[in-house]
Amino acid sequence: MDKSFLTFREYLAHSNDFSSEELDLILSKMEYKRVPKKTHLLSIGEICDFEAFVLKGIGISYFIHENGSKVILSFASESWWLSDIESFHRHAPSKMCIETIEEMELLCLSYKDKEELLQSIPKLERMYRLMLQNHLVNYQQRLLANIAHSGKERYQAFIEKYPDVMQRVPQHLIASYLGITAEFLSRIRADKN
Amino acid sequence: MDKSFLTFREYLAHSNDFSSEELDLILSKMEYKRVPKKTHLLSIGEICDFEAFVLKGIGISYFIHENGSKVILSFASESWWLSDIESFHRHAPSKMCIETIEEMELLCLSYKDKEELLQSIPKLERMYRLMLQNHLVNYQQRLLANIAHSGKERYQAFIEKYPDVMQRVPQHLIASYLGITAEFLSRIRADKN
DNA sequence: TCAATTTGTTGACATAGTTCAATGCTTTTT
DNA sequence: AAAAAGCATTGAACTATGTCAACAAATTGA
Repeated sequence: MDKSFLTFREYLAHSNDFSSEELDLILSKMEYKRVPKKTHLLSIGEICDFEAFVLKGIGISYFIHENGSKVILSFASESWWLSDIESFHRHAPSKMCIETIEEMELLCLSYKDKEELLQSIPKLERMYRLMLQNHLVNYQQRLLANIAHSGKERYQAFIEKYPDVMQRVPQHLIASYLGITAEFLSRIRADKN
Repeated sequence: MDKSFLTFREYLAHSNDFSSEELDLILSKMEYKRVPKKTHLLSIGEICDFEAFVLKGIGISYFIHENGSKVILSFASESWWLSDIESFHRHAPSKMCIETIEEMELLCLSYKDKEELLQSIPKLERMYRLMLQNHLVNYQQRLLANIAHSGKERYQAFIEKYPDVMQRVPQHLIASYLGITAEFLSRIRADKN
């Protein structure tokens, strides 16, 4: 657990210059949680009151399609964040679900604590802004790929970019993330070359 | 032009509580520009040095597909922002193009001026963070729609959400934004019900 | 350890959306 | 006012991807 916290310290230190006291303050607000696999962290209609930094394990956020199938919005493994940004910030009922795939270890920040942190460490606001920017660029690129590239191309790019995720989650969830059916992904993989 | 600046003041005042002096300072850094229609504001490979608030007119940002066609990333009309976030913030060569469709009036902020503003008005950092959050949620929803809804459904949602854009830009650009071909959009529209 | 559930594969067929080419209609340019 | 350029529509053939159903393999759980 000490080692895990270190991970998060490194993450914070990476592109920011927080003082040692600031880092302590931030860490003091993050609640450590161990969650078994296949556990719902957020259901549709609930208000999301956490931004969770992933120390260990892997989880997903997804929407439910009219026909009942899942549409994966994102995977989150080590050093990623897991939350419903919309619900968290607007205190609005969530339109998505979040659940664990493997057992996870998380550092969770509540809305109230986050606001307090932002008050006391203005620099943190900047860090979040930069984080959001990167996040946004990712969505732009993913949208672009969905419009301009074939299922096969998206799949190939995915295994390039997230080889570990590929190993750790069932294929049909990856198909959903890519915007294709599980059957079609299976055929893509069966394809020679 | 006075009236236009008023628009931007209202925009800033809308969800933030800047003092009159702060508003003046912000406005003093925004450079007013009038740009004719069909003008390139940013080409691939250039570094984007503006975040432009749209006072008047409409513009687009787009990628060029391998096959040479445009893939529209976004439309920006009155009260929207026009920029390449990635290039602007990372000082990296842009992968997209930005151009005007109608004549536009813009308030442009350079990277240097933006940084200075953020230094002197820390509250502004928060405003940008909130803006990015909304922006991000939009991309999430658009991605979701592209994965889970048909071309026809996406088109119908589009005219609901942006009726004015529909009037002001050529159909084939809207098709591109929606991720379908111009021909197919034409057929969707021809379809009774 | 056996049954139950979840996951992945494959076949046959269906369809949403694309491509290409032709045509007429606007808008812009000269 | 004519010519040129850009835009929208339509038909016919084509293709990437989806659907449904059956089955096999792997994982989980009691």
